[in-house]
Amino acid sequence: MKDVTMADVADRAGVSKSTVSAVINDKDIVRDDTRERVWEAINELDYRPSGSARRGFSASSEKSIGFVIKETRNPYYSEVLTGIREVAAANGYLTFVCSSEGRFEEEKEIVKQFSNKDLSGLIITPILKDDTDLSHIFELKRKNIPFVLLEGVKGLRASIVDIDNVQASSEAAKHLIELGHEHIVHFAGPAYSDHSQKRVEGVRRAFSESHLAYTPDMKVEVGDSFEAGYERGLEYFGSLPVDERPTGVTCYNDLTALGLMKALRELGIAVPDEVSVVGFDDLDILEYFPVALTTVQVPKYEMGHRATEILLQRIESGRSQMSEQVSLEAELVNRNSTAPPSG
Amino acid sequence: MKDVTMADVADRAGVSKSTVSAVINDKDIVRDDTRERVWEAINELDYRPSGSARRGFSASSEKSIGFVIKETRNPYYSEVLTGIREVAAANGYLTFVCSSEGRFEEEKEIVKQFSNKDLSGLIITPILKDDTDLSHIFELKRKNIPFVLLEGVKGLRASIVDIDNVQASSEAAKHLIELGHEHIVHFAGPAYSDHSQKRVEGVRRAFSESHLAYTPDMKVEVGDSFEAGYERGLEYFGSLPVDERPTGVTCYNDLTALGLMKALRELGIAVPDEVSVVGFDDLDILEYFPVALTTVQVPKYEMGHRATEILLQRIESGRSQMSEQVSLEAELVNRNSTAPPSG
DNA sequence: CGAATGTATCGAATCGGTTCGACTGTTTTC
DNA sequence: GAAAACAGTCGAACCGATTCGATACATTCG
Repeated sequence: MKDVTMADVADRAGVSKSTVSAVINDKDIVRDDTRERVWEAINELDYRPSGSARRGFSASSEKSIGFVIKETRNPYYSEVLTGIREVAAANGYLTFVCSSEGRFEEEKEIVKQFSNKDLSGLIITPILKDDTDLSHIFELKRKNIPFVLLEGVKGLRASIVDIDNVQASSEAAKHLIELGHEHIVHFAGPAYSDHSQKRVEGVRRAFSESHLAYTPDMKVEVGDSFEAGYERGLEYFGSLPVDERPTGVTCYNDLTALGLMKALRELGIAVPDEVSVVGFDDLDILEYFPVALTTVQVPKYEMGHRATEILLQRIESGRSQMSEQVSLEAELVNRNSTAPPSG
Repeated sequence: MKDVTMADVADRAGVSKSTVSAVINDKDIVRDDTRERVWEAINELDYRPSGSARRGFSASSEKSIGFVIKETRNPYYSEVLTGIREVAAANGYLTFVCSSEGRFEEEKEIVKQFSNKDLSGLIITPILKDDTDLSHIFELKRKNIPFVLLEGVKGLRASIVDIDNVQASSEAAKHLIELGHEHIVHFAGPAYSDHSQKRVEGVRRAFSESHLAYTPDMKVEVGDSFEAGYERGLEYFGSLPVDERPTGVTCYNDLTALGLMKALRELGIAVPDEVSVVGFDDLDILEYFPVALTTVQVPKYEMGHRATEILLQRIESGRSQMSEQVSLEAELVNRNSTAPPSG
């Protein structure tokens, strides 16, 4: 691409840049035949106005924020996004979304492009590995671009809106314990994820607080998708003698819980009669299902609201470096995928 | 916001713009104490580099496309998006998404902002009313910004990737007719939507080709959401004597079909024994459900692929004004929400 | 017919950064 | 101890558009 500029068009049409500019912006001060000539030149050269070179103007006056997510297919993000949009739109901001699909390099690239595109601020669901390189986040700090995270990052002072995952997950496990379950496992999320680690920790805490033994095989590595829940579910419950089966499972999230329930259905294991299942997130789509999933209700809309409020305040006050941590309440909703163990 | 500029920072720190620039871009040619001073000035003034003023550089070399959707919450878009992403990412492009939530004014604003942010091209699911003002689309043409539509627009020559909605919807209705159903209704989508109109037309065509009478009350105005399907379903089937109930329903999309199925469940009407239900889209989430929905399988990934291929070709060839219409195959998948009428 | 008015176009300044050659000191080298 | 190398900083040009006062020519009016 040779990057055609306005001057090239002007040359070609035998006019000045100002005239070309007038034509493109549809001002009615150009003579018809001149306009024609300019259009021809534009089309022949396939000229595209640079957009970012339009200074004093659009760039700074256009209000927009970016939302970086980890996965396109998980409705969780759509729901948080809905909350974000509500506040953003009410304040005249547009919300642009981009997903890293779990790839860290992509997250970096996204943040970089967002910050070059003159967005007013960013809300990020960060990918975290143990050795995470935070250069792109520091770049935001350097450029004073306000941002809010939806998951904590070790060693980074920043604004964070999240729930208390340990506490919430522990409640989920306690629910099963209180129902009388004695053999419980946890279908855990991706090992590197902060949320997943905390939810595992929550289960462990529930056990210890209830004076039950927690053994490593109570944690089953699964993942965060429906497919993962389904496949691991089939594998796990398919290979276990009936009397060794757990009677209760807490899952990393609703998607894995739904996958597990499908597996159980196919294996002819009844929920909740033979196995109780607890999810996490309380996705809106749960409402679509015949069997109502007991789950942890994460205040997704509210997370979106709060994150956006903080972000906008940061943007509009010009105090982009403040940092504020918000921890929202997540509580268990008891529906009918859980019951006391049979027999 | 007073819009602090680099010159302000330079002044405040008692250095030149070039030095400030060097500091911000982390060049290691600046003396430590100078760097300090500049940082102080930056923070005190809450200076944010303009981003769009960074010419020759980022703007033109960053590869990115935009995707404008109508609704955040419909998984349909996530699936098309997945297709788009696959092709885009393979070619080094990032995909930014923004939803108009069905509001036309917002669609215009989105397109405008996208075109000011120097994206290489756009894929748009346009909102269409009868009197639609296409000025934002023409603006794209004027600026030679390549775009592809995922729904036809009357009176606009442009690249379009879509399925044959009339044909596909007619197949859905014929499926019920062939099973022997004689009393069929169509749960229709939003009246102004092009897709909805075509799907109604498809049902009408199926009837006439099967020599059945089509009467206006076979079309029930419903909408495009799960909630709409649920509420209208409750209302419609709740108020009808058993012998006047239709035995088959084709729905505008899967979401309304799922809503309807929930309503039927609550009314104690069995699917497919008492009522057959056909959806449209074949969302991936259908797989999560115990009852497999018979539906029209829209090649969502492929639509994303094709649209993106066309877009990228347009972008990279510099022939931004070509137009190409692609109509993909959508076929019925027969699962178990449909059966011959009982009795 | 000369002055006033109007129309179409141009040229130059501008926007907020980046880049790069030039200009000081300071340190190294022989 | 003078020449060469090196650091650190500056100033000016530049990127690709927009804006606006200046200009040139045509038309209208008194």
